[in-house]
Amino acid sequence: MITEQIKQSYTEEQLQAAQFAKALSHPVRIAILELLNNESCCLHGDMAEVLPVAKSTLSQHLNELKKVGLIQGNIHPPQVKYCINRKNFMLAKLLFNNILK
Amino acid sequence: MITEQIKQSYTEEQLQAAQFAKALSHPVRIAILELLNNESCCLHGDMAEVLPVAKSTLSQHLNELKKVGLIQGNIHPPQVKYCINRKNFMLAKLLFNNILK
DNA sequence: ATAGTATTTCGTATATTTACGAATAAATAA
DNA sequence: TTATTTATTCGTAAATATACGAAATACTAT
Repeated sequence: MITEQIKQSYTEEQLQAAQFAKALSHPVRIAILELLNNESCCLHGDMAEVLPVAKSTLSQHLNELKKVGLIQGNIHPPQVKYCINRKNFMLAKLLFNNILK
Repeated sequence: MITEQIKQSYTEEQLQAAQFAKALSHPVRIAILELLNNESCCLHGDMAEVLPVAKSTLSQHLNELKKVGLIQGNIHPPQVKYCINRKNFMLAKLLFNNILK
């Protein structure tokens, strides 16, 4: 007789929500999103002057946000202008609101 | 002449939001919150049967959620019943909605 | 007291995250 | 071409997260 439960894996929504949450899980990344949301777009250099991390560290954090699609970078050589990706920004909001309802 | 910018630290809200986000940054913790939200309360043992992690690992994840105040555990020896902490649940929702507006 | 049940803590291994400065790349300006 | 500016990647160190089984805890029932 089989009594063991089949252990569920995770739904796509759970995985996606966790991924977005991970992107928000460091205060500097929250600060980046707030800057971009207020100023609409920002140069890497301008953010580096305000945020309390080294430029190379900032690049890493920007990359985390880019990886999950919350922001995008547009190159204006030699500068890079970052903006929020509204579509995924809204998707993240929706997923969180579904979980925290 | 002083030209260096004073680098800001983080606001309490940014730190708090990042902390909640970190708590949500693993799919099993998302799954736990969904279970508790649907069933109102769950025993550790019942969750351990459904979720794809060992019991000891589940305890660790429950502890992460407890630490940031998203859930609370009530002891009914020898079992432990976990419930959502509505106050902080709503606070997390509010903080995320402020960031993702 | 002893045994049984449910959960947590401990010990530990591995992977990931975070941080920084140095080096590199990529474009423009001199 | 060479220098300048801006941003990213590399190398690396330290901290944190994740996972599991074994052992410990804490209570109940016999």
